[in-house]
Amino acid sequence: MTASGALAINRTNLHTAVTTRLRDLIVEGLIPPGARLNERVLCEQLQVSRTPLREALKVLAAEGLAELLPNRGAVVTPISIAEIDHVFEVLGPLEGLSGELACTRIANEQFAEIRALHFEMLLHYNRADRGEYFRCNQAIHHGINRAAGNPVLQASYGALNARVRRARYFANLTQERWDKAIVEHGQILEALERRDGARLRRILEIHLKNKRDVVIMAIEARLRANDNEGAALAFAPCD
Amino acid sequence: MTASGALAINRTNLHTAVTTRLRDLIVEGLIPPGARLNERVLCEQLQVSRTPLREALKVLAAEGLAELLPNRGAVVTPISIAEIDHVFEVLGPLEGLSGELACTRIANEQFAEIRALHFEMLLHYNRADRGEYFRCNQAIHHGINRAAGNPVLQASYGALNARVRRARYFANLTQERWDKAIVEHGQILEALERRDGARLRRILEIHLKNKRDVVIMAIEARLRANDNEGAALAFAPCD
DNA sequence: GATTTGCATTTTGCATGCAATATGGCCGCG
DNA sequence: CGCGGCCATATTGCATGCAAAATGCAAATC
Repeated sequence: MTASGALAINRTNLHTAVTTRLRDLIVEGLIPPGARLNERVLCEQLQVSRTPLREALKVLAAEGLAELLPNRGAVVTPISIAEIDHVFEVLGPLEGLSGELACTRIANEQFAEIRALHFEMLLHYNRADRGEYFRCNQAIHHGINRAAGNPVLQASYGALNARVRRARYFANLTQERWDKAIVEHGQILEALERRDGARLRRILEIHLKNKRDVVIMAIEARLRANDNEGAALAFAPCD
Repeated sequence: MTASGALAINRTNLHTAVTTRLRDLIVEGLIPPGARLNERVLCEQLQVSRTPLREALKVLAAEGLAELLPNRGAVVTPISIAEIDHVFEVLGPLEGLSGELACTRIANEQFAEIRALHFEMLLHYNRADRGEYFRCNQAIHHGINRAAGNPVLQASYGALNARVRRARYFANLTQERWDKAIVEHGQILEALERRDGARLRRILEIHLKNKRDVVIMAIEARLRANDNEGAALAFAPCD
């Protein structure tokens, strides 16, 4: 047995670290959609040489977070309504599958963790702490996904989710929508507790559909603002 | 309009070409599951330097076709029942979604293409030409997928499909299963012609489930054979 | 005899240099 | 004044060199 025990130190490769770091920067919106990814500049900022950086860029391109323009460098994939819509369309069945499988495979211990996250989320909701709310929210969905016990599903879902998470950083949740999301999350927890896979699937798909509508509307609003002010930035009007 | 018309010459990057070539070699089984991907050897065979090769390996790893062992090189992802099962589990809803969307979005012209492929496939079936049959089969599924008009779906489906296609090269289709597959394909064409999305979804999901069973059984048989002969090769018994 | 330690070889990881390509501004020309 | 070609610069694409890590083998130790 190779015993990948708890005490093993994990020195990670530089290219892996760079990929992770860049992915975070893009997903969190710190490098905005459409921004150029100049190799020299990034090398200086991340204090690495071009080789691991270039390897990271190739991976991010494969994940759909960056686009490689031959001989002209890379850019963060611009956000467009069409692209986000397409991602949500695929995300739907994956989220549904995730819920259905979780109901058949989740361990009591895992459920307890998700329940704890749920009530922590309620706390942040009552305090109107959006940042912490989002964190718990993501953690819950991630937990359900993990409980589905399918690493391929987890990876696929995670990659697609990263692509839309970028867009959420300017989707300003209305109070009305927030209230509704909380109700939906109550139903999610209830269905999961009963291990009612069919029901959890339905709720999750509706929940995602609502999230989609909010995000799409936010992007539309942003696009209109860009049009009016001419302060075009990082947004692809179509395609 | 940037007119990515038919006349544009596409000089592709070396790393892109290498990625494509290696991916094909792995998917077609010419580099078998579990095989080591030695950089120096591959460089000589493909006549490229290590830089583009390494970039390709990173991408293939992100796609799940290769595994990177830190400081110990890369191997073609071994085939295991668990992994294939997981991939099929995710592929199901994607295939279903693909059919449903295709029914709402397919153009008559695209349908005609798929119908032509269908009858060409019947021809190869009658001649018992497995190779050509598989080619048409893949082309039909790819066509439906394309007709769904969602590039994100197409990419996700394509990546997962590549992972299981490797396993099909030793799944020896029985005549019985082949006959049944042909019947199912008739139903697929019929549902698509009627633009009956719900029905096409159901048929495609059943079709995929049957395919899964064949592939899993083939892998099990292969694993048993390996166990008996001790001629262990490229297969992970579990995990 | 089994296990471990040390060394030589192989292989990966990363940095850098050079050639090829794109970009932007300038000048000449119409 | 507008337009197209040309050169300087910046940037990417690829090849290669060097250091670090892993592997295999042999010798030494218990």
